[in-house]
Amino acid sequence: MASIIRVDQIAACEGQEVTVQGWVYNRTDKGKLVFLLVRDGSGFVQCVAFKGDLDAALFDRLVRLPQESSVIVTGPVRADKRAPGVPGGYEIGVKQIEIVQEAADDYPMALKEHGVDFALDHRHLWIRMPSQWAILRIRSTVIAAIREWFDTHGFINMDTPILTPAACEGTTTLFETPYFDEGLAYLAQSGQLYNEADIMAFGKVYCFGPTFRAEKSKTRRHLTEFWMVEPEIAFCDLDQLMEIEEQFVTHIVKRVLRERLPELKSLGRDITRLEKIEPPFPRISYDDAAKILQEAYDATDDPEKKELLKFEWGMDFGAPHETELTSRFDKPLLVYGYPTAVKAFYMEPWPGRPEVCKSVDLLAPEGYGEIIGGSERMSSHDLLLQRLHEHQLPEEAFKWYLDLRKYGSVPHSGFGMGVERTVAWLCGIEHIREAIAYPRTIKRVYP
RNA sequence: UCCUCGAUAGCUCAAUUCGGCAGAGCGGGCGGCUGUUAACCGCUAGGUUCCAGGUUCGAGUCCUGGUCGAGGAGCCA
Repeated sequence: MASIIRVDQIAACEGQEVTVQGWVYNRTDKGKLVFLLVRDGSGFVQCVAFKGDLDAALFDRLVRLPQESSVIVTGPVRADKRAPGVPGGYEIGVKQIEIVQEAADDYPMALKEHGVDFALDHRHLWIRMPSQWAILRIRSTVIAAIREWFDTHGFINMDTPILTPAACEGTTTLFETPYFDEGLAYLAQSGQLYNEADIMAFGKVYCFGPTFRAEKSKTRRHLTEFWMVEPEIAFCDLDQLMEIEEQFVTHIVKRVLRERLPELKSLGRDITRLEKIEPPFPRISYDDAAKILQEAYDATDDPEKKELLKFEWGMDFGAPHETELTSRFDKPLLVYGYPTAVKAFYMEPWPGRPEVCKSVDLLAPEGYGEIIGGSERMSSHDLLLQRLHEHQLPEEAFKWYLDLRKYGSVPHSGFGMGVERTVAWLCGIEHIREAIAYPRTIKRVYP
């Protein structure tokens, strides 16, 4: 009796007779030979059936077996350089094959290029294709690495609520839902404010879950539902926060390189770009970033580029600005000290410069832009109250938040990292909708 | 909300600057081949050219209005 194996273990099974359970990804028939590329979730392996080895009727069924038919294949594993697959280089000679189900012959995802809309309409099938399969396996490792780093650095995982009473940051649009007799509840856009309460109980915490933004953003960097990890640390200032960010991001990159190299390569990712990610990351102030952008503006003669790079102190960076800044470095770039006016109400002012706050964004290389936004939080009760008023936020709703500054307030900091943007950067893909299994965008809630 | 671009076979796309017979590849069906790499070769079926008007002898192509989509701005991770 051959033992059932997973394709990712196939190298260890050379010479043995094994059984693989999976789906026919591709079929090539060549007279008396049929090549079945079978995927089993862990990899792709070529299975070779020879007419002389099998019952004539069965061989005849294999010749016309539709793509995605489910099969159980048994036979010896041979090393063969010609064999395609992931990991590849090994094939199974078919001695026995059970056709669990012969798929319908109208499988929509033919092995070819597909348009975005069609592919997304068939996302439930698209994830079977090697590129999407690789991306989602990398995503899983990114998530594991995130949890691993926090769990081994003294952080407590705190799940913050998804149904919330009001805007956490008061600015962006929220999804709303009726909530019994309490009026409206809103889907969370951040767990940060709760985390600020949590650290006063646990010191270091992180929350990790889905986040919802009802903004009508239509770009390759936006989803309406995305996953965000948000650590928060008591007794931590902006400098310490930046150190944590670079250690944390480096850990994720290293683990993905260690465990998902075949997937990265199958995506055509330039691995050398990721191998350069090591602390320390370059750090520049917003003031210096503004100067760099001014120089870049002056240096170009291209009117189109000039228009894109147009910038003056006080503005937030747009995508072209982020690309210009990060193009000067091999590593993620930390930009700190943004104007208070473009950031959230809760950020600690820069000492002696109230127009600037102790915020930091981490911009990924290669034009991927902001993947982390963080700051040192305001610790003064009275200043926070003043800010709430300035932003016209209802004091009553933030009473509990103000309490945190009454009973043992300490300097503290935290950040939020977008999982899909991080995955998109690591995978080198164009659009973050491929970095989540079932993307939600302004125009899509199906499937 | 604004700007730009797009919609032709199940899918990806062609269809002469400047209107003149609706095409190919993939996928499907039938046949061939013992080493294919999205195999290849032969045959075959497959169309409300997004919708509604208009101009014209004639519209996939030009005009008007609409629908749907894309990615950029704003906002953000």
